[in-house]
Amino acid sequence: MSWTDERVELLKKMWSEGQSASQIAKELGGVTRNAVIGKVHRLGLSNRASGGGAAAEAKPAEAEKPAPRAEPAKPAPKPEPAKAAAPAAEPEKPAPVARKAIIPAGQPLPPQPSANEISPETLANVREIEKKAKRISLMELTERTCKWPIGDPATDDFWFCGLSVQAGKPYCEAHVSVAFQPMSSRRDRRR
DNA sequence: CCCTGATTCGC
DNA sequence: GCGAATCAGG
Repeated sequence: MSWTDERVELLKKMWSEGQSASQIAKELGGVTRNAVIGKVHRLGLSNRASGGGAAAEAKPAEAEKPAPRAEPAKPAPKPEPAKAAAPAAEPEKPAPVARKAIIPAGQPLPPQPSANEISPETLANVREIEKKAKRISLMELTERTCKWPIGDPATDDFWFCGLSVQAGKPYCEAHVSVAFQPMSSRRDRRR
């Protein structure tokens, strides 16, 4: 394959859209991401982001993503996989407003997002993910297993997600989404 | 391990 | 000009 006008144009377009070199290469076909990067440099349109390092991460826009999100009929069931048993040991909880996880003692409380400003969709999504979690133990954690804790650390009803993480993050995709909320939907704060 | 872009250098 | 190999980083 050679760099025809059309191919170069597509390259420019996708690159300016923030597509990664590998994505572009895949789209073009017949070239590797190295070829794409090489071409990008030769064309002199390298730096997509100004500021910090030149090799800075660049994930600005996810242009071509159908985003398979369409479940109108899914009010998010609550089977609650964790929490094996919490019978009559609890006095009462007359405030069903917010479901707050009460953890006995322990210092390192899990990142429990406290269902704060997480969108219902994301929350439901996490529920799904946690159903598929591998339930790995502490010892089974590796550099690329999701380290999101699930359950109560004070009981044996505790495990780690264990799904595959992505690119250096400590959690799987779903848990990253709840762990690193880009601080939004917080505008309802009229104080 | 997965991924990202950057650079080099023989072709 | 090209791009595989390599480098540097998340």
